[in-house]
Amino acid sequence: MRKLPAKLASQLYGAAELIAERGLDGTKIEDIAEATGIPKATIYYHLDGKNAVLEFLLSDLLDMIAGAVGVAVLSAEDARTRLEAAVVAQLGVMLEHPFLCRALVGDLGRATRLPELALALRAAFYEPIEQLLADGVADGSLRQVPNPGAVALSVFGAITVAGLTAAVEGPSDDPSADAVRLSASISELIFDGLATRPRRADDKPQ
Amino acid sequence: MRKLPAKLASQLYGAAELIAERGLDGTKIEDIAEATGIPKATIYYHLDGKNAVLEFLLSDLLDMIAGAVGVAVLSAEDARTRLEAAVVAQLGVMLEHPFLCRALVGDLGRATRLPELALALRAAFYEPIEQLLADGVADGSLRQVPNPGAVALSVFGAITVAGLTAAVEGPSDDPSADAVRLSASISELIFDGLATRPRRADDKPQ
DNA sequence: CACTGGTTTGTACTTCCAGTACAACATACG
DNA sequence: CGTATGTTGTACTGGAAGTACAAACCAGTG
Repeated sequence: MRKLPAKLASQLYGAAELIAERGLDGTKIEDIAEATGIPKATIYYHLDGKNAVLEFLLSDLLDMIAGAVGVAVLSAEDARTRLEAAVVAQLGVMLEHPFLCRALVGDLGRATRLPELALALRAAFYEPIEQLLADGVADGSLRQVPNPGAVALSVFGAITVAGLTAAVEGPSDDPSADAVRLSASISELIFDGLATRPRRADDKPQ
Repeated sequence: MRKLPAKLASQLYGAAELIAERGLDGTKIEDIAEATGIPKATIYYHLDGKNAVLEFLLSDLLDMIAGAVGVAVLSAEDARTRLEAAVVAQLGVMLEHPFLCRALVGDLGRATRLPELALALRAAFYEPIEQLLADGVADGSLRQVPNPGAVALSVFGAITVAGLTAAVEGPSDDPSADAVRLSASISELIFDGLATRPRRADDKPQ
């Protein structure tokens, strides 16, 4: 698959809302052509069909997330702090691109069946978390758990579902503020849990 | 939509694996007809098309989950204990029906776009958790959090993603044992969090 | 038994849409 | 200029969803 010119790429984003709204099935290639201004024949010249349109849009989203999280993870802090930063980063990107998130949720099945996307999904969402959890055990900032894989998956689920839902529900005026707010709640859950217990003074995350 | 006779219903389950494998798009009505032994004309006599097949299968799964969780939630224990029971119940049903879970994940988008299913999804997965979190604050077994909605959503995500992944990855020989194991990990995360901190003796859940 | 109303099913048909073919045109670059 | 590479309109093909319908089938019920 050729990599398509920047101009077309930017036009293609015009299809995101459409696909988010109706799903890829409910969206005719002709609709996409009309919405983006790219004629059908041109779309087919560059892309191998409908799936490729989705694949292009989503891999872009996933790259953005993987990138932002990658940066957040690089700092010299302990793993716990970096995990918090990663959560904010991930949610930030998601809330900034609600349509792409909706499209992702809506066509998750297709996405996971497109091999490249499935990998990108893992790389963007799951792997950084898994890594940070392991780092945290190593540097003492996170607790050792009996079944790290399952826990990493749950943490991944907690973050991602909250983020996707927030993105799906309503595009907001100030995505990054929302991301910070939301990630505070999630971090609190992930780090401190919900059980009632006396908390020490230095325990407070923010 | 008429409610279809028991015999046909049971035959329809023969389509679950097919749909799980290829997604609804990748499955022709004729394939479903062949796999279930129900001729196409008969399918159309009872159901309003492809979507209705998925809708039937999934609403059945969701009813099972909602039922099992509903029972778990009814006990006289405190909310925290009931939440733990609900997690086991939910995971138990999910791991017992891996094909339906795969179908659910694969066609999540379609599912959320089918109004009845979207409701059933909420009722099965999210609402019980939301309720238990509120109960827990009331009876003192769970901590009060600033943003209960977001936390409920994250908890829901943690449980559901872990469960779906486990169900999708591999049908197991002993689903209920797996469910117990998995739910122990998840409960530990949800209740105690991952932060390192000295834990008091009476803190230990099991 | 015969009549009646709902099921069941085969077959043929219509419709819609993804994807293809191709020719005409544009643009760029040597 | 000429060759290569992109752009686009138009017409076509193929496949699958869903429909139409008639023939058969199976209760019950009088």
